[in-house]
Amino acid sequence: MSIKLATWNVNSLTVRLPQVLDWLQANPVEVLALQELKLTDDKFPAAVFQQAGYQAAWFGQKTYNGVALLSSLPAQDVVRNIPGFDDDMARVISGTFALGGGESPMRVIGAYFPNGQEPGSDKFEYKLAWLKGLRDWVRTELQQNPSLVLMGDYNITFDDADVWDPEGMRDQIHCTDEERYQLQALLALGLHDAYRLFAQPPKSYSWWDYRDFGFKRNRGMRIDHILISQALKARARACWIDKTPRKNERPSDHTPVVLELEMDSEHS
DNA sequence: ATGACTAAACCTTTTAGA
Repeated sequence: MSIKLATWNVNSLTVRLPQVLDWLQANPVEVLALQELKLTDDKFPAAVFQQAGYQAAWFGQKTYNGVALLSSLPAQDVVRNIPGFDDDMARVISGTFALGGGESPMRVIGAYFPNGQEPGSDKFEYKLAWLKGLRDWVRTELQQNPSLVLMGDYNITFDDADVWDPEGMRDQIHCTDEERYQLQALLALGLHDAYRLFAQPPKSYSWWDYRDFGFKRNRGMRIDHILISQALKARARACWIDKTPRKNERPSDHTPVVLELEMDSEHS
């Protein structure tokens, strides 16, 4: 018995809705976190997802950002953005799911981390401040929720293994020491990079530039991550990147990352 | 290479993404 959770930056839900529905049909999951909806709340296709068998909680905004949680069970205690961190952008949505039989309920945070644009820019400073705000909040969330998942588009690589051209990207956005330090500081709260808990193919990425045949040449980066708490690490069975949707017509530049957890109902 | 693609909006041009 197992459950699956996934994250996918769809780069416009309006454009990608048919692809999301197709993917869910082929890949049923208990929770799917979406980023970059790029639509306002009134445009969110909740009824369409309902028809497909998924509950939804969403947090949109015009043109940019926007996040959602699709789920087989309804989310409880939904929170939008980071309590204690003032932000006029819709980047975070969290909910609690009564998954796992007798296990504690699962707190799932879906997040679209700031891009940062360029080291030294105002947007980079915002990214660092946002990361600090997130960390302070996740610390308290972990104290209250032993089973916690933090997944989404991090816009940060862990190390050179996550980058197709480490030399060319040295100290560039997504690859700076400051960003990677912040990512390690998240791990230091007691979180684990689910993807690296398992053997993975070399040159595995979750994003490829639209330009210059980036996907075809596998010129990408691994910037979409699923971080899990200690309690969930013990139940993790597999984690993979599903490149299939990146081969679609009009694809998102990101592709889904999936986590499989064992549901140990016998220990309830 | 101040490039390339894609998406959205103040839409034939700009902003942002990563």
